[in-house]
Amino acid sequence: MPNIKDVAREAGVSVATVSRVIRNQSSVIEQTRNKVLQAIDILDYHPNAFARNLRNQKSKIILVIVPDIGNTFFHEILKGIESVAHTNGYQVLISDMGNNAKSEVQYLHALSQKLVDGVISLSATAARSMIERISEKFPLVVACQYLEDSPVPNVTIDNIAAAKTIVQYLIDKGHRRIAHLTSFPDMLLYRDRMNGYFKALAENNLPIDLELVKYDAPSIEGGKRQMELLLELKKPITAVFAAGDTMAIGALKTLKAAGKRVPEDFSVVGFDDIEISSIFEPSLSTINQPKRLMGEMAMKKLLKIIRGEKLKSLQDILNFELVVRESSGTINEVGN
Amino acid sequence: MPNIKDVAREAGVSVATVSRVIRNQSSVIEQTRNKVLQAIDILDYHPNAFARNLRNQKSKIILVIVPDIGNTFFHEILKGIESVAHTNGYQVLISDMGNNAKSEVQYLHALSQKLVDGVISLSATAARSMIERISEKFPLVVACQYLEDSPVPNVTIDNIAAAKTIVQYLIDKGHRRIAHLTSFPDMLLYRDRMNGYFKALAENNLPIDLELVKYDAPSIEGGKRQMELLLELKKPITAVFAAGDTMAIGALKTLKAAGKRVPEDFSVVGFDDIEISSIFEPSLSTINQPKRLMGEMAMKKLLKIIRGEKLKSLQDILNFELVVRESSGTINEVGN
DNA sequence: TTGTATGCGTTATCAA
DNA sequence: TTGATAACGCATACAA
Repeated sequence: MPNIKDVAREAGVSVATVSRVIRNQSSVIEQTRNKVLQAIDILDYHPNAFARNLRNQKSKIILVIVPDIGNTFFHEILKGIESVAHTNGYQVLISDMGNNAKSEVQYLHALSQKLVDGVISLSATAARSMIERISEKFPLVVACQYLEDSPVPNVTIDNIAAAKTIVQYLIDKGHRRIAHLTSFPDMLLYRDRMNGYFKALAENNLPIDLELVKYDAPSIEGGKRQMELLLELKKPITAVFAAGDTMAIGALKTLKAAGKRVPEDFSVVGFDDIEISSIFEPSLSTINQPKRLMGEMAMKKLLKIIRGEKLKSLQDILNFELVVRESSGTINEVGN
Repeated sequence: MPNIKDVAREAGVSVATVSRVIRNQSSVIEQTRNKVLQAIDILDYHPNAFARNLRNQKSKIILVIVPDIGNTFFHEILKGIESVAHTNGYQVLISDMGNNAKSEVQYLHALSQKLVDGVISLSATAARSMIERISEKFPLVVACQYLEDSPVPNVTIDNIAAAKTIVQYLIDKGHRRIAHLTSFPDMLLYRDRMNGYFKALAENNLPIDLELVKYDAPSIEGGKRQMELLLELKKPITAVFAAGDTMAIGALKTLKAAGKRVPEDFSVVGFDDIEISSIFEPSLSTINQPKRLMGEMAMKKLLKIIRGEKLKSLQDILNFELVVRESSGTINEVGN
């Protein structure tokens, strides 16, 4: 590979001049510039990014850590991040941790090794102390995952309020026995959503029945399995609030297979509004997170940190939206 | 940020020794090593990756260019790539070109700038000449996209044979008027699948009717739209072969909305076997591409190139599989 | 407007 | 087993 020296020799100028031409600085006379350009062309020269970054101490690359690239929930967020990044001259690289906490730590290290200028983590499963320690020294933003009393900049929605909203909606539709499908209790996100569920029940003087709360993997299979159990309850339920759309779809599948009519006999609502929720039939009522905006906000926050600007707020709480589709409705007295 | 010099000073040794400890080379006596380790700990030192890469002229990072990260088709492929990469000490970074050819070129440049040790492109929309030129000098593998008579290493399936297989399956089920939903005719992939469709018809002495071939965006909406048109045909059809699963799902949606029974009145088959195809109801019959294997093979090929080993073959053609689900079946004489 | 010389942080070669 | 020092390729302060 030719380097800047080779080009300088070929063009009969100094390396400094070549460098100026590469970064098209103005202080090079047309004629000299052409000579250099020609030499670059002849040698098929490409600046070495490593050397450049070493010199500049920055890469203009930001890294996004995604818990699982197979989860469509993250796609829109990525689009938001990419759009802001690109208009600001940054490249976005994505790393898939495959739901493996160890690899998050590894990638976080890329930051401290200065391979990238900043990181947006769509996860927060690494040890909290580590995240906070890294955040002290390097540009890091956490999105989607709310962090309690943490000094790490993050952008999220209010999961408690959102869950409360959608459960209240079910209650307004006449449902009284509402089950809750949830997942990993060690993730704050699920605890928050469950809290919202409890709050809505409490505010309407409905009993909290822990038999109606089911835990499983946040997948279609998990939703299917738990819905099957719920159907066996002696005292039947009329609605299910799943803490994630995939679980909700699983529940719908079980109901369809069992011959239940949705929403006439049964209402199902989810959370996140991922792509499949509007495609599946019946389409799913759910809470829409402003995914694209979330990505944009996170990237903007990161840019500010990189540039050393002062953050107005450490934490941005965005608005969610209740999306009513086909999978939920007024309870059918006859059907029960 | 502390550097290796600071550590050396703190530990009272030379930078060379520190470097040896970092890379845990054996030729450092226990006692010295401990001193260094302690210094590293005290200063919270992290080696600078830029400098390291500059020195080594390699990053142990490979880049995967994905046409659209929102397309679930690519997820399994990514998993395959990641698994092989990780077991060989490589990190995988993903870049989303958002179906934008220009950005592919940009990312390809990351290669020639030596930011990464190799690239796997799941696309091939950049100018062919450029891809071939880069491939001459840098480790590059193209997957999913078959390249005709090209010297660029790639791994793919035989799209013509696969399309022929699934259309033959429809014919075997009694279908005679089979429509074809396809997309961008400038993409070889779609041309190949259409060729397979034509071949199957020809081999069974069925007429080729270009009125039955519809072009649209490779999306659910595109499939919906064209299916609506197909339903208006004077001489009705009984089956549709879509060149992609998303279009097939769109077709299914239109049919359901129109009150057609699938598969009693109508058969729909797709191509790719993406995640939603088995989730949607009715589940979709389709051609399964060995996505994970494809990713693994591509990464293995890339590794060989990086290591300067000789490739046994430039092109790997993998086996596809016909997956029969609920959306297709024997033609119902009564229904028509 | 151009050139010279130094440093970015690391690794590798050679000598001690 | 350890240390001194020369690269790696580029950008920039300073001089011309």
